[in-house]
Amino acid sequence: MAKVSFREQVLRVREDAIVASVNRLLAEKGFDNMTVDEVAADVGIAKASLYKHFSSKEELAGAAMIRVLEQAQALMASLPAGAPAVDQLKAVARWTMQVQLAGEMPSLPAQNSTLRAALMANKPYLDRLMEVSDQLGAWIGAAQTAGDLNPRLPPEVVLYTLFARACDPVLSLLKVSGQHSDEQIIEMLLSTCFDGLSGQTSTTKSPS
Amino acid sequence: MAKVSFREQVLRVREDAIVASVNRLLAEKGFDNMTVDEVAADVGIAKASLYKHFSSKEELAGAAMIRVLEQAQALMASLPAGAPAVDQLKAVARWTMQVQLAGEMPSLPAQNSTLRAALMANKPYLDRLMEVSDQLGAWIGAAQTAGDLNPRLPPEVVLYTLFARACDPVLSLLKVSGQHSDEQIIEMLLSTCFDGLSGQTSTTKSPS
DNA sequence: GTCTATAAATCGATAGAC
DNA sequence: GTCTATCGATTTATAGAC
Repeated sequence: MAKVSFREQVLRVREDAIVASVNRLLAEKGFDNMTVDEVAADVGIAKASLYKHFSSKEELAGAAMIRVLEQAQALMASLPAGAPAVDQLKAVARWTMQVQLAGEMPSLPAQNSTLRAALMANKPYLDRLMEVSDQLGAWIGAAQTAGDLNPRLPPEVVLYTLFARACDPVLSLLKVSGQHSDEQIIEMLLSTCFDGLSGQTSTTKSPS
Repeated sequence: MAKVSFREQVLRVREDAIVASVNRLLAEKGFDNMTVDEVAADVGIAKASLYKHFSSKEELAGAAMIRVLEQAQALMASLPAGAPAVDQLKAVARWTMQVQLAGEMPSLPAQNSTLRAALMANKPYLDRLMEVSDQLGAWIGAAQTAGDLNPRLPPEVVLYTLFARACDPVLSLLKVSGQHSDEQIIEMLLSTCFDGLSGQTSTTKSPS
């Protein structure tokens, strides 16, 4: 029998609530404009109590990133194993856009150096990031071999592009314009991502 | 004879130096992590003197955005008028990527509400933004009519996508990886932007 | 572990002399 | 207009009682 006591489970539930709040606030305001006071108020505890669970604001962001990476891993594991690799990649891209439209994709500024340093020293985060990258990398290679992805593109470029589409500002711009449904937005951006603005090849329709 | 005195010209040169510093610092650290103290130190004047020229940090950012929009207008005006519209769009996209790789593309977080409010009240900025959007919109429509851009995409989506590629994090990710030259990075991202990750249509090579 | 209260540092913006 | 000096507000993080 495991040593997971009742008290530890309560602790775990509370920390999950904290990370969920951080995740939502990061998506809404970004790392720089999110304050620890807001997080504490949103969870409903005192700020000093928050710091008993997480030792810094950067660690809060790291925990939120670990959360989404684990959700991504769960999604990837749930995909049908036999499908073409390019379809797996599209499914992941679609999921990241859904998360973003739902206001649950944490956005971390690439320019904040203290945050970057903290994340690069966060081993649990780096481990998840590596695992997700490896799985995506395998699919990218397979899709290029199958001729479904441009084989002249370095896999690195494809990987970075997919990550970048998970926080593409185009999504929120189109959402606030209010002229398209969430599903329409996602399908259009999937089309521009895989088939480009020129769009000679179609993912959903045959040329007829 | 104009009333532009020597003193006004000195003032203008100094403000140009301020905006150039702001532009570089915005590209390097982003709006939230750029401090007015840094700007003053970079220009070599006291912070109080800076505030005699620009009344707030948001106005500094607006001036930097006006600067790049005017540079974009100058580039667009210099393009050969007879070329296909899609080539004009690619030329603009290429230029924005060059600016970004040169570390001179200011990056403004979309989530900072006070900054957004200030920009939306900044008429000179909005005017330039509208002019640039109109010129790009005309080219987008022409390229769609010519069959060089996917006609099923709303022009709005194409416009937003082009703006977003001007601050695409993929560029800096690839640059720090150090495996490709600036020219290679730009050509690859132009390819993924217009032809997609699938890349069945080629902009630079015939299928052969 | 949770709280109140506060330390310590940063930053945008201004006062006032020259 | 430029400077030095400082205000006032915000924010990360901690001290110490319970």
